[in-house]
Amino acid sequence: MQNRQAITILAALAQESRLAVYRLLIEHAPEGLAASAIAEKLGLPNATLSFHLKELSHAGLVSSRQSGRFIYYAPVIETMDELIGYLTDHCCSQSGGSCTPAAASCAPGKRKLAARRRSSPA
Amino acid sequence: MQNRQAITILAALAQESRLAVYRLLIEHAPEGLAASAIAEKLGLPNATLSFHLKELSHAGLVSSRQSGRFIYYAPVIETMDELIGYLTDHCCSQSGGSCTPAAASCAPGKRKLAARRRSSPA
DNA sequence: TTGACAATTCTATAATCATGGAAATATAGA
DNA sequence: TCTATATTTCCATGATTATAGAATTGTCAA
Repeated sequence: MQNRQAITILAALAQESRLAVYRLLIEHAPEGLAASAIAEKLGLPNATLSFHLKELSHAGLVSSRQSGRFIYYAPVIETMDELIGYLTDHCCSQSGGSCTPAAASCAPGKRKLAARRRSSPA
Repeated sequence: MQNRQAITILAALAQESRLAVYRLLIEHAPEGLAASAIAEKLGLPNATLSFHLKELSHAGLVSSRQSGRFIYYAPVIETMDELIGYLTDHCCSQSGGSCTPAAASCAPGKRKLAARRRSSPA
């Protein structure tokens, strides 16, 4: 994953309403929720929600599909997984490679390998 | 980890200069780097760097210690680890619990356990 | 068609964030 | 002390982001 993409994803999540939307969608994965249902559950005006959904879509964190008059939004797990991979690859000392015990449970070695496999070579 | 704290950390990382600072410090963990060295390596004006370092400090992503006339900044790995824990706890469907194979290498079960142990009960 | 509903886009406004020069503060050495 | 250097704070400016009402677009059912 590129730096710029990571920043886009981080920025998309770094906002109260958007994080709430994303977490709500995770609770309703994989079908997702209609925009109106999200707006009601979170008490957000339609225009405001639409703005945030666009941000999340742009970051690749959610996908949408039309069903009748409704548009369903669902989380894109792969994007979150890639973000976690990016962060994991940078959460440990590059030289020493010593992680905290908690971080160690994240299998940094395998993670790095998986991340490399996923990212296209520059 | 609380929502608000996660947002603070995500926002701290969701900025080009700050992410560059953090990644640079990770490369120089655990000793860290003096502010002047960071400024030089990244080509940032002192005032700008100071602003971003304050943001990173406030988010708990970096710590500082004085040594002579220099102030050394170092990454706080635990904070990144907690962020990854928070994200991991929300990257999988709560109901189905099915992750992508790539995410599975992140040992979600152990992660969730570790995160619960770390976070104080509401 | 028409009407009802879902969702987005338009638009203006307010709020927050980033930038960097200049001044202030802190530390160390002579 | 005085001077040089390291870093931060102050401040003004510009840029980006968030908010939400109103208008618009899109979908369906009768």
